[in-house]
Formats: sequence, C-alpha cells, structure tokens
Amino acid sequence: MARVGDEGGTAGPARSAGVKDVAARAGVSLGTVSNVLNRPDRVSARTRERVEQAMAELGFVRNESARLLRAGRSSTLAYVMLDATNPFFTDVAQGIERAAEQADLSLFLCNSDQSAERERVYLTRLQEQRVQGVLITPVDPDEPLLDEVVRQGTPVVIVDRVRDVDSHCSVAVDDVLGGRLAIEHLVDLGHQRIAFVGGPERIGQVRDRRRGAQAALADAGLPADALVEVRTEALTVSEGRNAGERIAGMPSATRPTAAFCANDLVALGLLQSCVGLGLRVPDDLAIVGFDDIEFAAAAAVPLTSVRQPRGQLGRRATELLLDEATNPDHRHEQVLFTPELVARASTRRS
Amino acid sequence: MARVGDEGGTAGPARSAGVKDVAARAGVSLGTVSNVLNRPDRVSARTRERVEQAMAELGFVRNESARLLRAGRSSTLAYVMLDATNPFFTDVAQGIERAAEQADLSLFLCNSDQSAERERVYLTRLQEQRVQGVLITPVDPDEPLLDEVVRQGTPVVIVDRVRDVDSHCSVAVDDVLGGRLAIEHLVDLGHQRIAFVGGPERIGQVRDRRRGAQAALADAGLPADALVEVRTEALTVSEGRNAGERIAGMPSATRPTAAFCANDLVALGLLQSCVGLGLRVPDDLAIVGFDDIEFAAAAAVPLTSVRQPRGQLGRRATELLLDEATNPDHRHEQVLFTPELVARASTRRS
DNA sequence: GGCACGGGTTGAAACCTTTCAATCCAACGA
DNA sequence: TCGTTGGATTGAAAGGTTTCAACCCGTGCC
Repeated sequence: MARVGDEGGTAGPARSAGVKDVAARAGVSLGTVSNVLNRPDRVSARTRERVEQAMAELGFVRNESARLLRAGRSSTLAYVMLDATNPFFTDVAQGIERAAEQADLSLFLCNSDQSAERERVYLTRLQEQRVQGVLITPVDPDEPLLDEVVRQGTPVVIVDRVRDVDSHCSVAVDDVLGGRLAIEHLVDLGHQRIAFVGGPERIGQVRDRRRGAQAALADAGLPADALVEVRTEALTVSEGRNAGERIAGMPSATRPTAAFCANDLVALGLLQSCVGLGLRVPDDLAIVGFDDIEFAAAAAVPLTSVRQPRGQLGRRATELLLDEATNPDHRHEQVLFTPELVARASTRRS
Repeated sequence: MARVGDEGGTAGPARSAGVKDVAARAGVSLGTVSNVLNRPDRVSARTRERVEQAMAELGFVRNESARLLRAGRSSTLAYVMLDATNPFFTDVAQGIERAAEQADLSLFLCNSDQSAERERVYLTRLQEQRVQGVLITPVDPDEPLLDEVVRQGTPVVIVDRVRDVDSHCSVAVDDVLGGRLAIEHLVDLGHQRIAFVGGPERIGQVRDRRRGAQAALADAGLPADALVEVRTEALTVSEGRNAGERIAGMPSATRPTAAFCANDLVALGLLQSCVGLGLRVPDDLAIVGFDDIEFAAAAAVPLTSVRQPRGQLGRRATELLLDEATNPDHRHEQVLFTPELVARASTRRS
C-alpha cells in the first residue's frame, strides 16, 4: 500500500483519517460512525459493515485524545513502581495486570527508580492524562503530591507501603510480623547471635522488619544486642555482597551465626559473597531473606525467605482502586496481608 | 481544603478547573494562560505570577487530551516488553528510560507477557494515544500489525529481534556469534559432548543461538551429534529445572559434560536442579547461560554467561526511534551489537 | 386509513487547549 | 505632537470525537 493519499485507492491518506472521512466514504453521518465504534448494537448490520469496511480502507485509527476530551475518563490504569528491576515489584505488577485485564482496562507501568522527582513527573503526567486511577509504591508515602492528586479527583492506591492517614486505600504486608517470623525460625534453630542486614533507615520496611525481629528476640528471652546491625546503603544485590564482606571479616568469636536480610536481593548478594569468601551456608552462616522472589528458590543454596503474597497484593490493590473509581460510596481501606516463612536450605539444620 | 466548590474559597471546584477558570480568576484572557503554560517568556513577570497563583488556588491540572488534540504529538514513548519479570528486559527498559529522560520524554512500559493478543491491544491503544513512538520486543517479529502501525504514522523500533524487511529500525545482538562464543569456550575447556537447552523452536533467538553453537562445533572438528538437544517449553526458571532433571537422569556414560542454555533463567533453573540432584557444577556439568542478568553473577555458583549490552540496546533503540520521529530524512537501520563471554565459576576448570 | 411505536439515523453542540492574526499600549525618536 | 516600534495581550477558530434531542420511516394495530 502507498503511504500518501492517492484518491480512490484503498490506501490510507497522508494525514490520518477521522470519523468524518469514514462517514463520507461510507455515506453515513458522523453519529453513525460513532455508534459503530461505541454502541454497535444500535446500528443495522448492513450499515455497520459498510462503515467497518470504510474504516479498514482508510486505515482509520481512533483518536483517543478527542474521545477522552469528550467522554471524560480513560480506560487505563497505571502502576508507578519503585524499582522495575526488582522481581518483587514485577510480580506485583503482574498481579495488577491480571486484575486490570479482567476489568478490561489497560495497565501502563512507570518506573520511578527510587527517584522522588521522577515519581512526581509521572504522577503529574498520569493526572493530566486523566487515567482511571493510579497504583503506586511511593518513594516516600508521605509525599504531599499523593494527596493533591487524590483531591483533584484521581484515585490513588498505595501498594506495599502503609499510611496512617485515610486519604487513600493501601495494601501491604505485615512487615513486623514478617520480621518476627524470620527471627523465630532462626531462634528455633538455636541461633543466638543474628545479623540484621538492611538499610537505609528511611525505608519503612527496613524499620518494621527490624522491629519485628527485635520483638521476637525479646520474647525469646535474648538480650537486645543479640541482633547485630549491618547497615546497607540500599536494598540491592551489590550492597548485599558488600555486607557479606563485612560479616565474613568479623572475628569468628563474635561473628553472627545467622543473618536476616531486609530483602532477597540483599540476601542473594550476601549469600554470594559468603560462599565466595569460604563461609559455608548454612553451617557457618544461616541466611533468611524477605519477599521470596523466584530467584530466592533458584539460588544454588536455596534461600529461606519470608514470602509476601505478591500477586495478591497487586490484585487486591486493583480491586480497591476500581471500587474507588466507580463506587460513589467507597470507603478507604487499609489491607494488611500476612506473610509466611518458607524454609529452605540456607537455614537447614545440618 | 474542601472537595467541592465553595465560591471564593481557595479550594478546587467540584469539577476540575480549566484554563478558562484560571483566566477568569487571574483576570486575563485564555491565550495568556496558555502562554504561561507554553511560552512563559512571552508573558510579563507580573502577569505570570498572577496566573500561576490562580492555578495553584484552583488546583488546575492541564488536560493532556485537549492539548494533544490541538497540538498534535504527545511527549511519551512506550516500550512493549515481552516479559516484565525477566530481568533482561527490565534492564533494557532501564536503558530506554535513561535515554528517554534525556530527551525529556516519559516512558510507559507495557507488558505483553508473551501474549500476541495483549501485544495487539497495547499497540492499538498506543496508536490511539498518538505516542511519539513505540519500542517493542515482539512476540513474533512478523506480526503484520507492526507494519500497519508504522504505515499509519507511528514510528516503531524493534528491540532484541531482527527483521529482514526495512520497514523498521531494529536493535539486536548477534545471537549466532553469541552461541559460537559459548561453545568455543566450552570446547576450549575440553568438553566434547554439550547439551543445548532451550525452546520452543519458534523463538528466533533459540534458533540463532543454536546455529552459532553448531557452527562452532563444526569448526572445532566435532561431529554434529556432539550437541545434545534438550528442549524446553519456555525460557523460564521452572523449565530450566525441568531440563535439569532430564539431564541428571541420563546415564553418566552418555550424559553431556556441559550445557549451553538459551538464556539465564533456564540456566539458573538448570543449575538449581543439578545441584539439588547431586550433580556438581562445573565438575559434573559445566553451564553457560545467555544474557548475563544480574542474578547470573549472584548465583552461589556464579554463572558463566554470554553478555548482551542490555542498557546499550535500550539506549540505541531509543536514539533510533527519536531520529525516526523527528528527522524527516531518516533511514531505517539494523543495529547488531556484539556479545561477549563472561567466564565464571560454572565453567571453571577444576 | 390514521396513529402510535420504535429502531435506525442525523447533525449540531460540547469537551478544553493551543494557535495566530489582530489589537493594544507604552516608550521612544523625529 | 505624531508616527513608529515592539513587547504584551486578546479572542476567535480549530482540532476529532461523543452525546443527545430530534427526526425519519416502516410496521403493526385499531
């Protein structure tokens, strides 16, 4: 087919055809074309066919901007993810996608990559595009723009973070309980000196998971200094490796016999560097991660981890968002899922 | 602030304010508000301030649909990814994002999740939204809709797949060479019986990588049956595990001494199940993966892999897309990057 | 034969922003 | 004083779709 308008041919015109052109070609009115597009049942079969053929011939592509301008709301959702390279978030995204698909909505993913600035840019664009709603794992749950967006009419659901205020729905996992489960498991195995590997401090998850860990230690009658802090700059594999070197470097008398990591990326990095430096896992160092990403089980020393129901998280968040978008007497809700410990070789009693 | 319009207050109105409302409140004309938005230098400081204040007071959110309708092209790109949970693609996406950010464009990610149907839905929506351009790793590079989209005026660049036709730009890695590098490495280490683990057959990558492998074997003077086919249903971790069980089940006399996997997910699964089944890596089975995703290095037996320049792939693809979108005498280009073997413990001579 | 009914179709108005030619006005030079 | 200049501002028109009240006309009923 040709690329520029050749009158009478069957190719598309130079500048894309609109409903008007389609109407002219099919010999019907604008309104009818629109009906074919939006309420095909109201149009007689014969007319519909003619219109559809005209569309095909002209290569008609509906102009979403114009549609939206007139019709109000779009049929897309967006998930602003904190880190697209962390499998945890892509699994959450998959849960969202499935739920969105069922509701016949498209999902756009936006990666803030931990940058508050990029997050703001995305939020603004999404607002300007009048998306049905936004799911977000925010860099900082207290970001004021989040409230602003809601106030201006775009529903926002917070995923994997909690917020005390009731201006949004949120869906998260009980991180304190998760920390508790990890430590109880290690204590059961006889560990009395346990590293907590995570940071930076400003991440709520890190604080909550540590808090759960501390509480569990206290309940077990162990002193507070049974938990050895090993700080990381971020929750990444390379920071985990880094932490591993520090732990391996400790004199064996004072070295912890187990490590609880704030997430699986850190745990995998830790695992890797320990093995590389001659520490046996779990004999010299037992390791517990958090999230239970797929790669945790696939590590050659499969990783014990605290599982979050990732898909569920996404699914439930989407349901809340849709309710908020469509149900006039929607009530905000803070959903808290319960994590679960999955024991694997990295903490096996040997 | 209140949520419904309270005359004279400072809160936003019930239904969001438009430029008209802003103009009224600031005591200027429509055009001036638009100028503040689009050509702030043409507006006197005093007026600009007044307008900006009015915007803030009314909680004005620019309506992108209306803007687009009038102004033509949007300032967003989209990357339709084949599998958002495969770290390879998220790394590519990150490269794209960086390049897009530099050009002051937003990037939306869409996950086709290997479904041709979903891919089509996304392509159509993106077209309807008049995005600047689309980057895509297609389920099937021969999908006719890809040509259709281009013909109708939306630039499309194909990422990580090649296509003989010249209707798009494409950016990929020389998979044949990659396969060759992997096998040459294994042959150098003395392996004479090597499994090729991958599938399904319809994936171009699988075919090309095998082709390279075969060529390298031939060059080394080894018979064609030195390459043992181990088919997978998909390039996933669980399929890799599956393949591992089959390999471990072979009688040790005929079992390959090395495996070349079509990607790292498969290799990680293979690694995991081999270790679990008592096969030592690399002593009993050396393993080479493909992609060199971060988790390859982080595996407890760090994985030898064929590295693809993932970020580069994304960056270059974006540059091509922007050129196509802006440069009137753009020429389509097929870029082929060179892969590189990264040797790690999974093939170390012991 | 007249009338009510209703499915199918019509076309003008509305959605909100950007654009651009026209206008305004203050300052300046002659 | 008048004309000119140029920066600031104006407002009508345009952009493509959806909506909705109105209309048309064939059918069935009384």
